[in-house]
Amino acid sequence: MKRVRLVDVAEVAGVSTKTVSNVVHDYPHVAPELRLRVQAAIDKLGYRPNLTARRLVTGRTGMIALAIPEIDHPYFSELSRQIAEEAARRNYRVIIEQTLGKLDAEHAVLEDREAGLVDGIIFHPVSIGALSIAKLHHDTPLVLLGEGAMPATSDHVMIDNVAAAAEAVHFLLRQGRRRIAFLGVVEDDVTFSTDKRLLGYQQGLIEAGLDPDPALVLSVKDFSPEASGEAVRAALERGVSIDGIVCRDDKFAAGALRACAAAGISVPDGIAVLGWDDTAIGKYTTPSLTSVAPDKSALASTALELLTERIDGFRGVGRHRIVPHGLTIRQSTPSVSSGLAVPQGKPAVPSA
Amino acid sequence: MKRVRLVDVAEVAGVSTKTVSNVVHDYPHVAPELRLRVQAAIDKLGYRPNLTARRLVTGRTGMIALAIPEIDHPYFSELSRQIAEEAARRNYRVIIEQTLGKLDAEHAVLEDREAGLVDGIIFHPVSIGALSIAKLHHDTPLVLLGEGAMPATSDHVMIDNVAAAAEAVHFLLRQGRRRIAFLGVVEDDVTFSTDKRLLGYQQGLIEAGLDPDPALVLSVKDFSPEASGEAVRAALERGVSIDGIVCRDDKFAAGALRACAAAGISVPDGIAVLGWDDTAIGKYTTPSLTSVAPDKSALASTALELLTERIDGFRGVGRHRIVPHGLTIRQSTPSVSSGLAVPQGKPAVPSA
DNA sequence: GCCTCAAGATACAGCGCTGTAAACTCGTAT
DNA sequence: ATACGAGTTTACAGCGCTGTATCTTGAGGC
Repeated sequence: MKRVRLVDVAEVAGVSTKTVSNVVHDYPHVAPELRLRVQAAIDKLGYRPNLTARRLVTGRTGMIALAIPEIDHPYFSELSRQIAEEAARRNYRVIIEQTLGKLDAEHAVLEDREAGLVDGIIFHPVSIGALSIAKLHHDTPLVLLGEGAMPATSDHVMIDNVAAAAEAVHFLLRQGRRRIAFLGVVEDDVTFSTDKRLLGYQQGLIEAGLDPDPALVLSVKDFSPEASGEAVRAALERGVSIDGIVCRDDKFAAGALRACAAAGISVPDGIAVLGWDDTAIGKYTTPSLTSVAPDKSALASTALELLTERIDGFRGVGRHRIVPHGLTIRQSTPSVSSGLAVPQGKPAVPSA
Repeated sequence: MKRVRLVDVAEVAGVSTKTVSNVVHDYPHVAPELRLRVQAAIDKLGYRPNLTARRLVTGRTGMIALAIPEIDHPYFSELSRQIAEEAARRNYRVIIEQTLGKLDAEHAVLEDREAGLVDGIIFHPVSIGALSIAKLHHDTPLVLLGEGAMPATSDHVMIDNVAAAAEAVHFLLRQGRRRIAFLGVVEDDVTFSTDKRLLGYQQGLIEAGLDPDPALVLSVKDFSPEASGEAVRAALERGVSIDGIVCRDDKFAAGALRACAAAGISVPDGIAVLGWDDTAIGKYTTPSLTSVAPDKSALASTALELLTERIDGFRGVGRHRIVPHGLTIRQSTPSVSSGLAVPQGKPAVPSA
């Protein structure tokens, strides 16, 4: 069965193809009677426009690429959902490109690999540097996500990692914690997320008049929860005194919870643990996880706003947007009736 | 900056557009010297073929749609990853369509909404019935996933849910458990997954000469872990004796773990808990979760195999494929040195 | 030296649609 | 009665590419 085309409809309705096209697009200046006749023909034949053909002539594909390291990492799958929904709201389809953080895959994202396929790209880079991005990026509208490389030429959306980390520290300090560790610095880590969060952690301590203790910055072998748990175990074994841990992500926090349990230390009574990204992981750990919560919905809508502006012809220099973050409070930090959970007037994201 | 087209390259190289096209496609009968000249022009101009135009003429889009209920549900994000990778291997791109299990969204998936956009659809239906699928499905190649509606006319890939549930029961029985509950039947559930798993659960008990006790089939209000936990709590409060729980999914199992902990019951010593889908959730719960493990990789490759066969012209009736499953054994069931974990000679999927 | 034939290169149509500009149809103003 | 213009409808080109048919060329056979 061959696909029904515009001409087929036109023939049945006895009009020109353009009139059918006009009806399809709800062009206002079509006589009501004709519109009805054409619509009847469309329904009768079950006509559906061929989007590829439309795209060729309009130059718009109605699709955007979302390039992320891993589809099935909770943070990215949750973010993908927000982006997919926001995109759907704006009549865009999303095609997902998984880079696995590999350099060549990240290069491919920019090298017009999707030539003529997508109207724009939302890209969370990991390995690639700012210079390479600037150099490889052609003219497909691009919005960058995350704390990675950010050339001044491209649009960028992120949360204020430094402030968020400092707030997390303040949150624990307000509950009387004084020996707050940072988990963790990853060996051979090429990302900037950890740097920023570590910086904010130190800044938070200094703001409170405390002296950051290098022994409290825990180093982790790789990005697995096993490695982070091991780092906590080792620190405790070394006799490092700890009563709170700010983690660079929820996976690390999950590892920390395991290590504490194994060491017979109660969370949050003995050690308070604070995760990062507010992923679903935090709902399933025991105890459940308090976590820095990037406003993923704002992230998604801001990214799409910037991207669609570019698609619609905006040609200015790179814009950098900070979206809000909060703190989702669960059981891994002590509950307090006194102090507010979220400093600086930002609303806490409700726990799920 | 205008995009470089085939004609631009042809002009620079001093050849016809078709010759450039032939070079791009590695058509063998091109003189080496010419090939070099054309390639030089391509490189010099930075030419990238316009895929939309190519698609219009070839009729192939090189894209498939993956329609799933929720991108950020661990099972689906993990499955998506497998499918995306398998698709990439076969030079297809994946565009993800989120239905949220809603009927109208599921209808839209089939109604050639992607008309001319994708070469085929991989669809995990939830709400839509077999009849509607058969009726709405046009001629875009389609492969169905999951235990939902399955019209005989469409290809279908799934695991043997009944057998897997029976095996899960046998696994617990072999460890001496006798009061094994099923968690849970969801009120107003329109999916078939639960039915099959419940059936297998009962079958497993009967095969072992046990009489299924209706009191052990726990009913749950909705699909949240909170609701499943509540169901377990209520059962324990009613005084139902339980020493093992087979859950319809990992989320329910997570809820069950919480309820046991709250009731002061040790897992796995007091109650063994067995999840379903082997999602990442099971890595983060305490204790970690033993779970029925569909071979997601096989699921993905089988689905793509069937789909590409259809795309390549296969026109036969619907094929139904069963892919293997295993059991990922973690801490929520007792470790046994004696009995094999996985009955019927199927290999256990290694724990992550 | 001429014919044949295969390899190499090209011209051209057309995939299905939309934008542009031109054409046509009236009711109203002149 | 004629011109005008707002409102409708249409003809046609062309988006960038590839498939088909066709043409050109040069090597090899007689």
